[in-house]
Amino acid sequence: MTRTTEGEQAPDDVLVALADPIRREVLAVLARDGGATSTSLAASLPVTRQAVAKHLAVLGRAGLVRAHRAGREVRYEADLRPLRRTTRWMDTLATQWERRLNAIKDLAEGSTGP
Amino acid sequence: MTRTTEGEQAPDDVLVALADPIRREVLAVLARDGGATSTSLAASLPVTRQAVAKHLAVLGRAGLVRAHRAGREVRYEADLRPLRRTTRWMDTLATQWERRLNAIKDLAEGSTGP
DNA sequence: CCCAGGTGCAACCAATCGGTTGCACATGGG
DNA sequence: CCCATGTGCAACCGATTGGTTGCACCTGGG
Repeated sequence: MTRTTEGEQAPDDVLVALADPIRREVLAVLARDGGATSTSLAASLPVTRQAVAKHLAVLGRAGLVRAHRAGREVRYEADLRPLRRTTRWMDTLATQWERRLNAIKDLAEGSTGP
Repeated sequence: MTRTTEGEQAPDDVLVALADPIRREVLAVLARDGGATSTSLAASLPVTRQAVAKHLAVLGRAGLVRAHRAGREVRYEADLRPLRRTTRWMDTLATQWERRLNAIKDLAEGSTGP
């Protein structure tokens, strides 16, 4: 069945993925080097390979990372489209909310009168 | 002095705050109504007032919400500036990373030759 | 005044998270 | 071939999170 047809898709997974500094660092490395394996990532991060693997799973669920086998390695690379989608979604929301707040403020000023 | 590295700080608290759907809903209500109390928020949310209070604390740590007493009530209102800051930060990052990835891809194409 | 409505704090609980260790399994290059 | 290297899975652990209940404490309006 089709979920989240409520008009706004939940960028929930992306926000959750970005809420962790290690995950952001992983993304940064993947973007910097154009890809990496869980082992090589663990070498440049203060955690074990298994921890990195879990973070990659979270990033994968958010669609921010894709994996493909290369020989006996598994190479991960960043996919920034969900990130762009999320920034657009947040920006739209911020604009709507700001508009709403300004409208309320204007109303308040009008009702008290000069 | 003016630091050029100011744009580099990670808006960790904002991302953590936004990673929870209830917290986003709280922000939405505050923006829609221009403010609310923890009690009134709890009335329109599927959690208790105390849970709302904790969420408001998280939002407060992120600077997304400000509180001020009004009589015996405590009214909370949204401050969207940290949100705007975060979207700009994310967008800048996305651009940098995309540029980097494109550069790498171009290099790869160049090396294989047309 | 005095009590109802609103807040604040603390204890407690289950679930999740981030991390680790340990081990089994695959695989490809010397 | 065969072993070093890389990956996958599972159990376990402490800390954090999101939520609750319970109670004490203000405060202002009838």
